Amino acid sequence: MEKVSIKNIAQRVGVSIATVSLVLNGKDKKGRIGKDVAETIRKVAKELNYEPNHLARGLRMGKSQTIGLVVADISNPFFANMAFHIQEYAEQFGYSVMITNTNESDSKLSKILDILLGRQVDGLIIVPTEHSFETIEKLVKKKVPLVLLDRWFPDLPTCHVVIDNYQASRSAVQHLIDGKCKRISFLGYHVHLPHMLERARGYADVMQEAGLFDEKMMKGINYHSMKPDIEHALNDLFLHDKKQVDGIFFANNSISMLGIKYLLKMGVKLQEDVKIVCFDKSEAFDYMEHHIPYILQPIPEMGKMAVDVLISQIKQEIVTPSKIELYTKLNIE
Amino acid sequence: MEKVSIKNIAQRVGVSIATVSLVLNGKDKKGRIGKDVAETIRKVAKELNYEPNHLARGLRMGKSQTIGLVVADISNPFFANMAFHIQEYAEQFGYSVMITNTNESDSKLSKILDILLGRQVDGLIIVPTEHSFETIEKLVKKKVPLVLLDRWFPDLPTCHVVIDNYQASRSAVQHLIDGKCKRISFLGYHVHLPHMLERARGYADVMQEAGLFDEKMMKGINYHSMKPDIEHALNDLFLHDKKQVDGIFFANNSISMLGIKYLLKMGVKLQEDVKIVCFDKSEAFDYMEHHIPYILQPIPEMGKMAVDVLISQIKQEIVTPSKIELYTKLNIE
DNA sequence: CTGAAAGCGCTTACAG
DNA sequence: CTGAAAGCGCTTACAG
Repeated sequence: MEKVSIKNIAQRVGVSIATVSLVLNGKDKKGRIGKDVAETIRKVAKELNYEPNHLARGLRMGKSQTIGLVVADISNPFFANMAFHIQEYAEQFGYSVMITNTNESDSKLSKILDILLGRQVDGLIIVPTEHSFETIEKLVKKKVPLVLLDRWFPDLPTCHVVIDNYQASRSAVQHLIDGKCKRISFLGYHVHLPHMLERARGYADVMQEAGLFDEKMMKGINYHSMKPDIEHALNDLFLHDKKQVDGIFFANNSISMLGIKYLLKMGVKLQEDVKIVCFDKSEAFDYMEHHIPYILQPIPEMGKMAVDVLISQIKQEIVTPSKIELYTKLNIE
Repeated sequence: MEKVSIKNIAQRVGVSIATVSLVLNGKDKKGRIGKDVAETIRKVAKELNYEPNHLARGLRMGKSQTIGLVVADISNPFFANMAFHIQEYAEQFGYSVMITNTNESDSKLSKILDILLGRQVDGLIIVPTEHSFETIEKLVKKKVPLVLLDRWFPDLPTCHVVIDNYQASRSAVQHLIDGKCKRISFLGYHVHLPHMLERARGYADVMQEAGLFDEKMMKGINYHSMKPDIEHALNDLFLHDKKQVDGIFFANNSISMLGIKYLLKMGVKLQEDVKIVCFDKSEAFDYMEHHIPYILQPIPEMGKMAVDVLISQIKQEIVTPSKIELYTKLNIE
């Protein structure tokens, strides 16, 4: 695959490469280059099917017009959707997006970051994993344009685009209480990431206020042993009889789906034996017998905000840390 | 974000940049560079947290170690999974992957291709859209390393990794016939892409052989008006009474999901009133009352094959067109 | 209105 | 065993 460069065009037209560059970048306006010359240059460029070499341009200009996106798992619909919107939106500003996965591993995260930085991305949108505080901190110190997504670190001065986890959680639990549930369980990740802690806090506060709190009803799930942990937790809850629990709040989409699957397998009748509320919508909800209430995150908006904030950082070359919190909606019909 | 280059290291160590480059690329073996010098270079590189600039390296070496992946829609689980595996696998060979979407639009495809080529990808893995024959043909003529995925053009000498669409379709329809279905409908995309034509042919042949063929039972769906088309087709089939149709083969995952949703809405009892078979697994199947038989595509293997074939093309700098057909499995319990 | 030249960060013959 | 130099394809002062 032979490539055509600015030099080829220059030779063909009989002009210097500088002139070609100027014309092709639209910098021939202010009476610089002769109209006819510009015209032929453009014509020849089209003829030869010239496509500028971004590697060279990036090297010269010190920016690659590329954004690195780091999510936990692209095969999770939540992140796949996010990636989709980020990419579509970033493209409008002339940025390409490199999408990468960490699988919730902090060592994978720092490896990916090296690759992305080596590829001279102009900025990063990151869904940080647990234990990645130091890794992210390093980026902050390096002043890499950066926005955290979905999760963040309270002690790190970053830009982050997140949702109102606490309120979202409150409304979910309140919905169960309104539905006459008394023994409500919380299944969430057992991590020290604030988005999950906030969800737990929302649950705990509402339960306390209603005089229903019981610490034993809070179940922590490990990402890397999700299935057994969830089954164990549910077995626990249903140990003696179903009256031990009459409501469950699944605080994340993966936990929701595995949890529901196991409940069905146990023969538990959803919304009859036990009412449930989930975080995030799943396509599967449309095919279930009973309606599943869920917390809807504004995925497209989150993606767009992240891109907007990142690009403004890149442009301004300064970083004003800010938390951008978007609102969720409890979908109950 | 100041970056550290080979030059910084060279100055610090008091040696030429050539030496640094040699050492950092592991080309100091054959008694070239002094052990102690190499040692300090490596030490300093680590200290300064040196990360090579891939733009510069790519420009110089004429390859970017990047693969462009073009799928129809990253938010479709089939492609998301594919992307996931392609990325994981390509990384093992030191390649990064740029994932992009066409939304089944041929004009979007050619725009994306320009961007990707401008970014000097070393090769492309493409899920071609309809009407993209000329676009792909251009790439072939340019001798861009390329492998088509999932779909292909019989008249274009390319490498493509696909499945046995005809056989897959046959087995699905045969399964319905074995289940005593007589009036079996086929819902597939109304496109001229061979993967879909093959699926239609598989259906038609089996039906003919069983003496059950009726052209009116074949329904074409347009990608850009999927929902209404599917509803229209199903309304048609169920116009007078349910006896008009007793089996449906949904020839693609999106059609399956929308089709099932509408059937449920119509109050049709799956596998009782009408038996169905789908192309591709959906997470939602796990939550449905009845088991849904489906054709399972070997997604990870397809992704790996595509990467293997592409990399071998890149390395050898020649293209031997080949069709790689992988086998599917009808999952019926 | 246009061209020659420097330089972005690398790698790789070539010379010593 | 090591360095000086060229060059990948661009952009951008600078000079004319």
